[in-house]
Amino acid sequence: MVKGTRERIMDAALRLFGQRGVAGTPVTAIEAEAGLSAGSGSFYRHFADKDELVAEVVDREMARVAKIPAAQVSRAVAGTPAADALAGQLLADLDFLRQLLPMIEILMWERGRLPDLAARVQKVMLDRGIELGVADLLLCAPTAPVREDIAAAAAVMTSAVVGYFLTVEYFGAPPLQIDPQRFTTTLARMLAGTSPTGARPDSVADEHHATDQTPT
Amino acid sequence: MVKGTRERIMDAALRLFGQRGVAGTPVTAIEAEAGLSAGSGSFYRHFADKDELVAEVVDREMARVAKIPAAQVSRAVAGTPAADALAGQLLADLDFLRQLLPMIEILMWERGRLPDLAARVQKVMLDRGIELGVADLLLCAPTAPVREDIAAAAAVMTSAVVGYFLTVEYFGAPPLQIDPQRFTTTLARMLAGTSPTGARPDSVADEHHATDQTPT
DNA sequence: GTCTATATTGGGATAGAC
DNA sequence: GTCTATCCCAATATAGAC
Repeated sequence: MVKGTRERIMDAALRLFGQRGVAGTPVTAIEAEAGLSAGSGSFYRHFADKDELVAEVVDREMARVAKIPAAQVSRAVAGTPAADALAGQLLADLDFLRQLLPMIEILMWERGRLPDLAARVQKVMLDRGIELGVADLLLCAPTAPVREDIAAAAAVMTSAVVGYFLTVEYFGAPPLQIDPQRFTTTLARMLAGTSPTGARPDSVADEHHATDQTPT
Repeated sequence: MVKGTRERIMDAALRLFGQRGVAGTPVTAIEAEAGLSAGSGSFYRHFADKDELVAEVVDREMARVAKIPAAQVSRAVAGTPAADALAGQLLADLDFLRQLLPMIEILMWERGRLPDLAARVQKVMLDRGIELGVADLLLCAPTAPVREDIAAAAAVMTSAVVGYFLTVEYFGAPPLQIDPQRFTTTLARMLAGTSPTGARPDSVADEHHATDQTPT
């Protein structure tokens, strides 16, 4: 079954919006990218105007992201030392951000024109990223500075992941050429304490947010 | 002495570019913001076209930022406890990013069209942010995970600061409502080790960023 | 439901008076 | 060196044939 034109238009738009921005993407370019004749109004047989398209694309993308199960990694690393478990979680967070990337890009271009979009993206990130992260921190054996102010530590954790991700996206290379493995490992140890030998017993990160939560 | 029209145009453009992007800012709006009659081509008596204006604005901004003295804090906090000194440095880094904000905003809008701009902004940030940060880390009594991989720790530090800053800018509020003080304090302790009692004497936040830096 | 063709608007840029 | 007026083009959107 071949995708309908409407779907192809939305796919094309998502691609182009990220690259050139909504305002920078003429309808004619979307038509071309979707395999329609550029300049023909064929687009308008499927959407009333560009704003409607933007809204639909955003909605579809948010729905898709909301369905991404959040718990894969945390569950999988049950039984590993705290820092390693957390490092795995952080790698998964980077991956989650990569999946959010089209939305983030649209948000960057349109945050002035679509103020509510920021709130929606933030909500998804909060739900998936930060709360889970805090749970992990509480279950780990956190380092002293973390224990002193867990919320602040969670903010540091999230900020670091977001900053690393955006640096890669915007500058094309990670800060100081540190690859994701090294980055997440170091960050995790700063949060959960160094796991020197792999000694950490167990029962740390076992039981939580195990349930896969594919909804409805 | 009143600013010349050329300067006022550049000021207006910098303001508008950040808010609405370069492509989203018509020349007519720049004229209006600069106190000229919108729609009159008066703009073109000062710049060949919009691209030239963008280039000039970027150049002026980069020159301004390059002049911002970087060392205030690091120098001033000599002798203070490692974590407190570092926290001060991180606060200053946040402030430095705030001063870079117009450039960052332009970069976000134009990174596709002005690929070299990304490299220039990155260079400024590297020069001012990361290298100093690494120096501080080496001089501190770093925590174990930091000592293990200083470069990775510096990447974490920078990413966290950048991520925190951008979160505030894009979402209007810091992650988990953690204010800059709490954020930098926690991050600093994760890097430099906790400074337990707060017994630390004096001379902490006195002497730094004193020098007014009005150039030329 | 896609095409060709076209009306329309908004914004970049120029001409020439003052 | 700023104005009014205008040109021009790119992009939105529509009309109507097929």
